[in-house]
Amino acid sequence: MPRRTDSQTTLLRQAILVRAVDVASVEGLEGLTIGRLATALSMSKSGLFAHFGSKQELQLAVIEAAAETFRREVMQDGGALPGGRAGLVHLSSAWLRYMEKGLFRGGCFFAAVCSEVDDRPGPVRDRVVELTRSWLEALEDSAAQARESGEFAAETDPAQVAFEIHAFLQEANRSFQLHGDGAAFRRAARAIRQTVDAATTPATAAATLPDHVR
Amino acid sequence: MPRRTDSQTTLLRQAILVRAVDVASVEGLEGLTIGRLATALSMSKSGLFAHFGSKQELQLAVIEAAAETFRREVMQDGGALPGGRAGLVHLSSAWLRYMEKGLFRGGCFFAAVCSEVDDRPGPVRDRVVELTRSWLEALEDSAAQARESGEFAAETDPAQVAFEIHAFLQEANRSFQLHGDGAAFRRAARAIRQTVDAATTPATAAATLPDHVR
DNA sequence: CCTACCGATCGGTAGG
DNA sequence: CCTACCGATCGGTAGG
Repeated sequence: MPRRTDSQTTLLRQAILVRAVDVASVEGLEGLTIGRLATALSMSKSGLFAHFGSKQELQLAVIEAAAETFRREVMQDGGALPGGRAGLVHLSSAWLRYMEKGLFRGGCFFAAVCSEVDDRPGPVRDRVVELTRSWLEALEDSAAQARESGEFAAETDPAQVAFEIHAFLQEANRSFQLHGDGAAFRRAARAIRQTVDAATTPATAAATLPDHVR
Repeated sequence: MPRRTDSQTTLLRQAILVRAVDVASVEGLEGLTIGRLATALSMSKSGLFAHFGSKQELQLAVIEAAAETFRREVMQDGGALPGGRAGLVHLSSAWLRYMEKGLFRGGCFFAAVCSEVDDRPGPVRDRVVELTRSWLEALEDSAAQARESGEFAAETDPAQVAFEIHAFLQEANRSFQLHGDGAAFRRAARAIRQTVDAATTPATAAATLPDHVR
């Protein structure tokens, strides 16, 4: 019965990765050692190792697992996502809610991983760069769409808006992880609202509710 | 001649720490291994080890060395620092210039270290938290002073201003380290200017030059 | 400051 | 999936 064996293998692999993402959000991708992860899963080192073939493959699999969770929780699988100004507000508040849930003990997985990989060239770094860039582009695309539809002023710089919103989200994560500052999420929401409002044209502002973010 | 021996020891210790801060900004405080650092300095492991007594003492010494550089480069040793609105602008642009200098290969030492230590309770984490908090408080104090002197509007929240400016500085560092985006420093300067301008009272705005940050 | 060493743990392999 | 093992490296120590 090879089919059943396969599905069991897949299930075990998924269970391994759930634990591995959690460990990596705390210990980092280097601190995620095969021995420690095996012990945490009550498996032998080589038994776990056989699922991935190398530490780098394990790291890449962990990154994909974290990205999938991110897409589901924040991007809603790309499903019913609004575009433009509402999309920007939606993505931001989805991210903040996602972080407040505390799915990863170490906070935002990608924040924990970025500073770790930025000096280590290779496929792991490349994948993290790609995923981070696509998240920033999602924010920038929403801002660009808002400008094109006239919600945002013509002189709005979408990349600048994305830079600012991303800065606030990351700062909320940092402040919460390092200082345990729960108010950081509210500060970020307030700052994002200011940035969005500053770009919004008067006509659009008059037509929309003032308190959309959180 | 014990005096000369002492000063030589001090000089060597400083030379070790200069190298150690550089390594730690790239590899992190855990990745800063005694063996690797010894090899980089053409010393024996135990010879280097004798200067610190434990890895944790080495990590704490590295943090103090980085903090001292930060005080010298950004805070100007607390010397001729202006307060209020000008102080805020001065601290921000000093930080951006400091980062563009590229003194640490890994970018901002404290950014690299924060996400590493935030899940590891102990004296190393405590010291990083304390130094990070005092930097944020320097920004917040300047904003509070600006409000008290009437440069900033009465309803300004100094902690919110500090949150936003710190977010922009950190995002510039992140964007530069991960994406090699040199424009990030200009984006941060522009965003900081907006935040400061938004808090500034009309009378103060009319009396000051519009392009202070960078 | 050195050589020489300790036990523990790392990523990875052999063989089943 | 396991036991048993490899060479390399870790933080740290002994003794000089």
